[in-house]
Amino acid sequence: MAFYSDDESGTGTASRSGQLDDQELQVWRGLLRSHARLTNALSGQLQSEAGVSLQEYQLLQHLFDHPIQRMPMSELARLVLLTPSGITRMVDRLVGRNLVNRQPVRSDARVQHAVLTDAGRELVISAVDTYANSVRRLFLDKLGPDDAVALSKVWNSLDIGDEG
Amino acid sequence: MAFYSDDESGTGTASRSGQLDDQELQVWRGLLRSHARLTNALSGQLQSEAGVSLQEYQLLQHLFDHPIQRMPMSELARLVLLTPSGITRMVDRLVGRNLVNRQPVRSDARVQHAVLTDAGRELVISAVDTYANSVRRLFLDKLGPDDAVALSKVWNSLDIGDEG
DNA sequence: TAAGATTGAGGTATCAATCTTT
DNA sequence: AAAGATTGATACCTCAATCTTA
Repeated sequence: MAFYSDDESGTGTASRSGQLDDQELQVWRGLLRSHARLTNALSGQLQSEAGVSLQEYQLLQHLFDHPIQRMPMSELARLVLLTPSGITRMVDRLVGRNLVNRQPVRSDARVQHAVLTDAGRELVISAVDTYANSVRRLFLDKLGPDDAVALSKVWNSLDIGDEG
Repeated sequence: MAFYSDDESGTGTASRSGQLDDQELQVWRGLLRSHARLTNALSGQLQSEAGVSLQEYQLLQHLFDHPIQRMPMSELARLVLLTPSGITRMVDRLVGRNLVNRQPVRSDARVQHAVLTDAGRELVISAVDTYANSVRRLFLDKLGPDDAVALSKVWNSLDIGDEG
């Protein structure tokens, strides 16, 4: 499908094969550039105000948001977008700083829960406003009225094709 | 500005302060998730079909696209979104694989140009279709008719606030 | 056998310090 | 003094292999 070239339909730079054209590059490289800038800025903010990286903060916040504030390593891996070994090492670091503990699970001895410590909970509580404000100031506040909805739809359609 | 809370205007979960609400999280985490999936998939493609990572490929392509196929290290750093030392090391690796050479610049002895070798040029030529096709298949083809324009606008507004 | 988690080995990035040239 | 590039030290992540339990 999509194998008839409607190059001549009047759009000028239609380009369905070959190198990416200028507009395609803008869309694709813009994603890379914006992601890099946002995560760098945000990680710097969190590092200086709470002493954790963006990904460490996200791990802590996912634990914080969970009803019982604990979660299997494998689920954290999925949420924080790291491999299992990456999570093992991140949790190692957080345990070393007393922000998280490990706890075996009665029902399945293969599983380890990462559990938020009091200090970890306090860190999230004290950093959550910084985090929300930074995400808004650097990103969300710059979106037009319809952009948020449009972006949500885009992320969603990318997710869907992921399995198909 | 934007300091009157129109919380009561009827939107339900308006939320101009405090934690990010569900819609805000969808937009923000969607960016992180989509970026991670796209770059992982693309890097895997390039690695298996051309033996280079996504960022290495981008460095090579930026050189390829340049009129004289050479460029100062500092400019590459800007384009590939790495620090100067990151670029030094990436070029080290590419030199080791004979895809790039270093060349001093007559007009300013502080500057080194990275120059595409014949092998580097051939790599780009042979990988450019894989790259374009993958970016389209994984990303651009999944966008609706207006999404590309909307995304370009979003990236642009994020860029602008960067200096202000 | 498979799932969950960890470990060893290795790759790639950063920061801070340094060297050279401007 | 500042700019461009590099280096040493270090941090963090992944892959493949391993261990334990299901």
